[in-house]
Amino acid sequence: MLTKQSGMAAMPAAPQTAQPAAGRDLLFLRESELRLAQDLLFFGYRDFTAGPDKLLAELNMGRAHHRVLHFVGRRPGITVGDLLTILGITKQSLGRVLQPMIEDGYVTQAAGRQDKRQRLLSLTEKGAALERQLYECQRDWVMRAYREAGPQAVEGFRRVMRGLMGEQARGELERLERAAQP
Amino acid sequence: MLTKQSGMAAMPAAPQTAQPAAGRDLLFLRESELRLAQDLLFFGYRDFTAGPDKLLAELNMGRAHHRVLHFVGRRPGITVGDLLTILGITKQSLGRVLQPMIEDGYVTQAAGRQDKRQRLLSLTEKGAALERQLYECQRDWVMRAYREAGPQAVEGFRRVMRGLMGEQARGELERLERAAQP
DNA sequence: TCTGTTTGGTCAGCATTGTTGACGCATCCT
DNA sequence: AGGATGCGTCAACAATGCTGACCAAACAGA
Repeated sequence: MLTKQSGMAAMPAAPQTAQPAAGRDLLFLRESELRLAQDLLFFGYRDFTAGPDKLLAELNMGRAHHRVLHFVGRRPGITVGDLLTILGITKQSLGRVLQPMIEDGYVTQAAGRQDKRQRLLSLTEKGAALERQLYECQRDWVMRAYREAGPQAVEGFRRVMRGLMGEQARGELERLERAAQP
Repeated sequence: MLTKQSGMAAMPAAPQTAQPAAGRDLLFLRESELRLAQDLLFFGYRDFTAGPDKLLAELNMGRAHHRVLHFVGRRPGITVGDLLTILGITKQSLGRVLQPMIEDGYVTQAAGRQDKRQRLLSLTEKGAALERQLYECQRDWVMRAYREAGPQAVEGFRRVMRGLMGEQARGELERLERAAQP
């Protein structure tokens, strides 16, 4: 049933080996490996964010709030512009989640010292406490995966994830890591 | 700043060394490693989906449509119920993207043979062609990351991603892999 | 066969989070 | 002094989740 291979007609760059069977097997393995990557990223990312999502829902917040808490916590004193660049969203989208977080006392603003137009963002104690709670939730989840997989696998995971990032994101990540280890 | 170690109390299996400084350093590494995991997953997943998102936008479709194309392609003849379980959304949410896709000729329905209530979903040629285009986009991206990282890292990546999945998702993944290799 | 359950579709309304476009204000820089 | 920059905000819209309610067709067991 449903064995029509119509999609295969568009198969790209199939190596024209003398042994068609071997070529097909190779391609099949390749394809199934990459299909697996799609599945893993979908399920893995979904379940990675599930814990925080549940906690946040009780506070009438969403994943966007978590991202703000995370990246402001990661780079205290970050400017609004830099946060926008990291998140890759518009200032209107950010404003909608950031303003309530400031009003509710999770985030504070401070005018920049050299450039007074800038609003330097930091977490309040309340914000830091919530962020830590969310962090611990994901930490436990990731630790479980890390322990199950072993240190070598963790290193491989990091290498691949770095590769999945675009050029711009690699720059952001570098800056984050520098900021986190002063 | 933010050096309060409240969360550290719950840190699992922290080696109790006689030198607290060494312990703290170890813990600090642990935390920065896990912070890194959060960053990697955010940036990596975002950029992993960026290519398809751009293609889909031109067809007035979104990521939800891609998921349907992907999982129906992965398990041709899947029931609506099974698709709902895999996606983890409500039938109303699915219906909103699925019905237009049927009307536009990307997906076909067929009544189940044993159980005529079931609507077995498959991709049309048009749907398979689009799915393949999206697949190739992500394939190229993932291949780049895989090549840069090396085969050993890829194995580690897979192990960790599997660990990041919940029990239910692992079951779904198994079923998908079985269906893909008959 | 009658009845209750299951599978799937649909309507209505709502929340979150993203988008454009258009302004306005304070501040910086030339 | 005047243009560029950083930030905030109003309005409208789109995609994708959610709940609740209700209906029809088909199955399954008494």
